[in-house]
Amino acid sequence: MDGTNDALGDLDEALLARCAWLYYNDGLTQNEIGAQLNISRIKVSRLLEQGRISGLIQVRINSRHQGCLELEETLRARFGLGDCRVIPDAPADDLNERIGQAAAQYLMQHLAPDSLLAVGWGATVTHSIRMLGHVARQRGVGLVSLTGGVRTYVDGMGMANWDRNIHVIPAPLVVADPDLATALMREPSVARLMDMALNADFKLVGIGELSEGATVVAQGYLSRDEVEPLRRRGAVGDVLCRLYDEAGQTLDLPLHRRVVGVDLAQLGGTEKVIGAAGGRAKSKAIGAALRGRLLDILITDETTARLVLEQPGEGA
Amino acid sequence: MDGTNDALGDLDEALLARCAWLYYNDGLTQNEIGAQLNISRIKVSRLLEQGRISGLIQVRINSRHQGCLELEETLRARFGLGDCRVIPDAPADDLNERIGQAAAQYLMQHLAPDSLLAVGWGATVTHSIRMLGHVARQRGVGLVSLTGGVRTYVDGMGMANWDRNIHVIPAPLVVADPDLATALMREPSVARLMDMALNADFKLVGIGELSEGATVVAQGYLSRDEVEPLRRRGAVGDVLCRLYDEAGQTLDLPLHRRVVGVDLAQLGGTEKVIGAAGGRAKSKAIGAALRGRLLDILITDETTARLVLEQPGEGA
DNA sequence: ATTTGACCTGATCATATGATCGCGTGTAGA
DNA sequence: TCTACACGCGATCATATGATCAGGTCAAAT
Repeated sequence: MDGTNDALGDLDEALLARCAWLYYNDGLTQNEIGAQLNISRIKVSRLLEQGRISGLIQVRINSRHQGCLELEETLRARFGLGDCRVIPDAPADDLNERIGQAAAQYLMQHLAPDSLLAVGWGATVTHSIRMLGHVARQRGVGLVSLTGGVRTYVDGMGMANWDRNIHVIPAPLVVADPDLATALMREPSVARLMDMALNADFKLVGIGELSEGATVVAQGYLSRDEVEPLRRRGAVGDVLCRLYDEAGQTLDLPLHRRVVGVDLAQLGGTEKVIGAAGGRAKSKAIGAALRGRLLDILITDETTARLVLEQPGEGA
Repeated sequence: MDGTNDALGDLDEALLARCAWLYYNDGLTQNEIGAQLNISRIKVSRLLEQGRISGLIQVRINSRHQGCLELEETLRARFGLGDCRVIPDAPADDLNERIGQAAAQYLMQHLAPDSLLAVGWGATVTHSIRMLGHVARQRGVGLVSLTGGVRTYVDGMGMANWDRNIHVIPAPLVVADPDLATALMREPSVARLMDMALNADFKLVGIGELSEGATVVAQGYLSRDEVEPLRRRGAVGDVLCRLYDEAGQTLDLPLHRRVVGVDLAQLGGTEKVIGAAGGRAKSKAIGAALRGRLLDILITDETTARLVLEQPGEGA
């Protein structure tokens, strides 16, 4: 994807930590730090940058105004959310990455030591996991997948941190034969993991929209031709590859019988389900997920939040 | 002391939080942020600076190498500490402030929501409290003093954050008449606070050395002439205005009967006692406090840590 | 042994940042 | 009403920082 390669050696990590301390806590310049540690200024600069992108250095804002307070409050009240984060708009950059980062920050502030985090699927979630790596390792936080098909992410991505304590459901996300899916989910090793995931301390999921450019299509779980008929049947979005309508009700589809992973009824029966998503295209899917009470906690951006609130419904 | 005046309005805090997010999380330049929020670049710069000094913006290093790992381990093992933080040396700046900051960071990572923090006395502790203000308010952390004489700090200092939930023992630290001290400590309102303090989730204390330039002298709790005789009796340091010898045993002194506050026997009977102190002059006092098992958790700096470890004893 | 290429390093330069200064405004006191 | 002072603001400039480029090293492949 983007070839960020962390996995810096133990030695470099110590050096980096020291640079970070001197720079951020003591306010020394990079020159001064270089002189003290006998490395060049430029190397200090690079170490710090690496620290920032890898999540080893984390900036935290201790304020209830962290995001956009009024929007957060409104969403919380309107949809009965347990919590909500709305990040301010920024002109540039990848929105998924920014929201992933916000989700990571949220989790960092809420994950207790030795707790367990269940994750779904998608770009936003992947970004979160990457950012969380270091702190998760430090606190002994475990990771478990809510669906199949996560393996590729874990392997491909720079997840060298977080080393052990990862439990991935050993199956694809969607299989061709419904019977195979059923059989897989009955398989004890898979069933046990799904159970673990449902009992995790937090569950982090992305929210997908339903269009011809959507991720479900790009990843090949749905063919381009299938989209339009599904939309006509009322599908507006997906969570964990389960499609739902405007009211957030899961549709009864053949596709769902081929998915390996927890379904939305199971997920909705638990607490601490975090949905992280943003973007104009996704606002309908997010609104529907909220109306269907699929989430306890929403993390999104300013523009999307406004779009969701503009939608009719709920307050009937 | 240094006239930092935070207490920025609610409006500015929202603006600051937004700047901080855009700057640190999204990597925008101050110019871009200014353009987006319709404020001048320089104002963004100033808001961010204010955020940093007030502790509203906090940089966290997610690494076990955060400080100086080997020193931390050695100290922990040698003195049976529950935990230990050793910050790297930096050429400039006020050491008390730096250690106070480290203590604040430690607490930030360990204080649960709605917990209670008991504090002693001294410059280091005061710095910590200031840095902690915002996060404490956010998490509903309460504050209680372990001794009298803290009121002046709380009032004088920029503690406008942390607004309520502060409990200060309403008495001076040292009174002239031993009987008055006894009477005060029997007074229910005082006794209750001392009890609260001893049952707090963490207790943060400074460590003082015993010399003619020491804080106890500068603050007038001990006259300059009294120092030398006390040193001859074996006094090497103080915690909460209680003097102790090289082995960390509290001395039997008239002074102690005039102090209003918990004594070291009571303190040592509890857990989660954090000692924060550093500096060449203090190394003896710190070593003695460790040998006397006065602390569970030590926060100090590299040089001081080495000096403490060079001292004989313990491994006898 | 040679080549190739990935990777790390430091030099140079454009840019971002923060220190210092002087201006205008609001305020308290005469 | 006037003066004096403190405060907030933006302009200017020195400095700190990070982007880009070019050389150097190591390792794998030929």
